[in-house]
Amino acid sequence: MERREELLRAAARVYARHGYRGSTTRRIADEAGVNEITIFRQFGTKDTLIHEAIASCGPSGPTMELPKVPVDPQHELQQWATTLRSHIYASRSLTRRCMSEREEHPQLSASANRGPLRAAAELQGYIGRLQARGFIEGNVDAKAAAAMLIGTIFSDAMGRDIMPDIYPSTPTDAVQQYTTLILKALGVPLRASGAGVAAQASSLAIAQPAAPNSFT
Amino acid sequence: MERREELLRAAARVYARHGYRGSTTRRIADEAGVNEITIFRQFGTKDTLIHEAIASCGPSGPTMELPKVPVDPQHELQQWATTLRSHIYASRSLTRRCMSEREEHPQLSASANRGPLRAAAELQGYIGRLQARGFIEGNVDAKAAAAMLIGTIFSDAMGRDIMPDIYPSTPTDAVQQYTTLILKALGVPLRASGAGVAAQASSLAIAQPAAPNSFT
DNA sequence: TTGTCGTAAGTAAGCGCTCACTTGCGAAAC
DNA sequence: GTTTCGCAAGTGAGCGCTTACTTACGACAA
Repeated sequence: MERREELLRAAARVYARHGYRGSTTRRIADEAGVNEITIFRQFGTKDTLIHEAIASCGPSGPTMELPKVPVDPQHELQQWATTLRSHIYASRSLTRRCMSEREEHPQLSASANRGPLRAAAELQGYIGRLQARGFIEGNVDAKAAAAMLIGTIFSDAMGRDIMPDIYPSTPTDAVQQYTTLILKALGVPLRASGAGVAAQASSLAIAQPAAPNSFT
Repeated sequence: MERREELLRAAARVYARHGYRGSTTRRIADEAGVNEITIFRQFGTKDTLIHEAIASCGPSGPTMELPKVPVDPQHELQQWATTLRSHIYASRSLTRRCMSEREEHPQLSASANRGPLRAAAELQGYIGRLQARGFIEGNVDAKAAAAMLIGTIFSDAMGRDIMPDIYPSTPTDAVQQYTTLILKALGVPLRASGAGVAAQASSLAIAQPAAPNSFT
């Protein structure tokens, strides 16, 4: 059973680097430190190995939740957006592969999409709650705003190592500015912007436990 | 000379669909309606054919420019963003491929990045001009705001056919909402939002010629 | 007008290599 | 003694690329 796990992880790594056609059974076996024939005894086919690998080792992401009752939108959004970005960033190679090979292997991209899909739904709901609780004056399109923040974070995580010049200097800084901008766009009142983040976080650490900052 | 052009275009199409390894010389020749050996007589190598194909048929994009002197930010930005989105969308398959195969073929992605890079620089400059001309009160980070709008448009163009549920119903509608949101975030005063776009466009059509709406 | 070139293209066969996958056999561990 | 694994060898297919030969066409001198 141990070899099976090792093969799945190795297959996911090799697939992310070399794509479906480039993921030769020999390369996967070498990556796993296993004889090539073990692949066929365990999985029968290269195809089933790779599909199982993406389904199990793909971007799972522990369900990130925004609070049911918003208290400090800026702080809550920033924590959530930070972990979302780090999740997307951690599996950026795999996601890029799945997106580019969607026409040839649709099932693979379906596994990789669940993360952003859930995130978009979650954020959309949160913005709706902001509106219901009076944080937002006037009417806004929650879907467009959610698509905007998710799209920005997605683009940052996917494109920063390819085009570093167009993004703010550090990811942490970037996420903070993105969340601030989207809240301004929504008309949510903000604290004094010069204060930085530490002060806000400390004042609300009790009311809302901070999400784990799992950069990898 | 005609076959050479045909081969370049066919190679770009095949590469976008099947990637480098999947772009066999036989497939490219079939796609171009040409004998396989013509590839080697014209280009010598599969590698040079594909590199020339991406360099020449890649997302070139006629330089989209934002006005040097901003007059109607909402209208100008929306026109610009619409053509930007349609350009990115038109070559989304190729761009996805180049991004996912950047580690194995760095030169290919370099060709595909020029578009977004230029767009980001252009937008950043425009936001700076908005600030200099007094459209924006207070200090804003032009780079973060530019990254946000570009990232949103990029994500919309790249992800809409994969995850249609998370984006506003139509691309036109989406771009309008994105630009409105970013201008709100920047604190640029807007016209009455219920009025739609046509009225604004007509009032300023003389001062600033409209960008061509080149959906393909 | 005829004959002789050069050039661009097609046809067919094949080379050496890698691919996914198979078979048969022996060693070790439970 | 059954299961799990490694090892060696091999199969048919497809890969990039080459070779040898043929076909069509336009230019140009005799």
